[in-house]
Amino acid sequence: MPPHSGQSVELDPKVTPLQDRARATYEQIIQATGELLPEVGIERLSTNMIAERAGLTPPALYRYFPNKYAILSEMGRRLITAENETVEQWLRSDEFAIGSDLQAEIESFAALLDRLRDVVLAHPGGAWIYRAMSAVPVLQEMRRRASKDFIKVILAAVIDDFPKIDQERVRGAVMLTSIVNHAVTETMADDYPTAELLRREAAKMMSLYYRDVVISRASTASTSGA
Amino acid sequence: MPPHSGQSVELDPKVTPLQDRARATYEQIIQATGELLPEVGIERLSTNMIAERAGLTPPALYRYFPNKYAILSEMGRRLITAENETVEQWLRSDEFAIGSDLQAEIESFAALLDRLRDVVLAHPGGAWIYRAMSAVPVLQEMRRRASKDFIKVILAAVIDDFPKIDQERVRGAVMLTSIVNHAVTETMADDYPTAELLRREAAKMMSLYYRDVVISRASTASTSGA
DNA sequence: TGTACATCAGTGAACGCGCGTTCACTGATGTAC
DNA sequence: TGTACATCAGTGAACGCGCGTTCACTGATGTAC
Repeated sequence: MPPHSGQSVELDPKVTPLQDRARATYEQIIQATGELLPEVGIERLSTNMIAERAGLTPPALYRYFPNKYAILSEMGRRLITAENETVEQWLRSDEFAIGSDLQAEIESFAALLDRLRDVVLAHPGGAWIYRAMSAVPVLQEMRRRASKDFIKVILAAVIDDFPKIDQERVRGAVMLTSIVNHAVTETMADDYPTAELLRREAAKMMSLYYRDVVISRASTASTSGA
Repeated sequence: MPPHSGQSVELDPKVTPLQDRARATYEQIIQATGELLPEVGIERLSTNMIAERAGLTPPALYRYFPNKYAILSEMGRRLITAENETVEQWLRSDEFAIGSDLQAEIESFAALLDRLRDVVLAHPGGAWIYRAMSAVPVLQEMRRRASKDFIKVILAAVIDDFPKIDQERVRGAVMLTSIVNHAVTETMADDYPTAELLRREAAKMMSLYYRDVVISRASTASTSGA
């Protein structure tokens, strides 16, 4: 039975696999879940079905996960971690070019979107993990916490690079960028025909926007002088 | 049982309510579904539960809807229709100010976001209808079709207003704006504390972006000269 | 290196439950004369 | 305006099914001497 709203759902793994065989089983469960998500969606997904696809009997699955939400939670955790690392690397890399000329900035954001899309595609279930995290109450909570924490980190990094910047505005900007990046990456991940067009326009949009954010040091010109 | 991917799920209403009592029942079903969505999520939602909340027995519900997806589909259809009308009205209204000065443009986009948020909040289930449409395979298809059709309409309107514009680019812009509007509206609809900040920044982002799109008539300056 | 034992990993069979759904029905509403 | 009838609206009871989950178990792997 799916979890009730107020009701607490155990998300932590039960037993951590110790032997090689067990670690392989653990990964097979995640792999199977990732394969099934695009095939049947979140709702129809069941522990019985996952076990079958993974070549196991249900009790074997219950050895490692208390329920399907724990599996999705682990998959979400991995995806979020990988994304966060990607963004942090991008911020520190040569590709990061906010503050230089516009074309370089656009390339910079386009590169970030590419990397994020690759990260999503590299994870079993891909964009479906996002959908699960936004549609299942228990997973929502986890995602919000992670997102909040990550925004803090990025915020600190940006303020470090641009010390005179309008901090409250940057907070909004980072939140907004995070939302846009996720929405665009999700669309790119399973909408191939228009992915390229979308990537380019999104990169332009973010570049033009950050030009404005960067010059918004404590009420100068820009959009802030309303 | 949730619908299988390839499997066809009947989404059309069965009997259209004729008498007042029946129309009230129909609306109660939708209202009940809207109340339950934020409480229990999409997965735990069941026809039995909806019927109970609506003060009915299950067979009464089955008189009008073949399954819960038909209910969500109808709710999605209503929300999408209302949103589309909102955007079309905005395009034709005095509030629409793309092409004028930047501050007016920002106000224009902010007003659109406000209206879209109001539309979402006015519908039972609010942002949960989005989540259902993005997480449930059968509903996804419906949403994509609707989105595709709507983008065509908007595209035609924009090209009408700015005949010399780069059409392919506008297509990307309209798609991107649609994605951003939805993502931001969804966040605003259930994330009150930061809603105001987000609204302002999103409006700025879109304004700055559209400045660039509008001047992109067949390879002029702007970002297109890469 | 071989064997005995402890622990880890996975199975077969079974269960109770709520879900989706249908049936033959009773009651409510509208309408013709 | 009243009554008889047709259609519409909703109910009570029941069903089969797959899901989540547990139990006592067999088999696999690792380890101590």
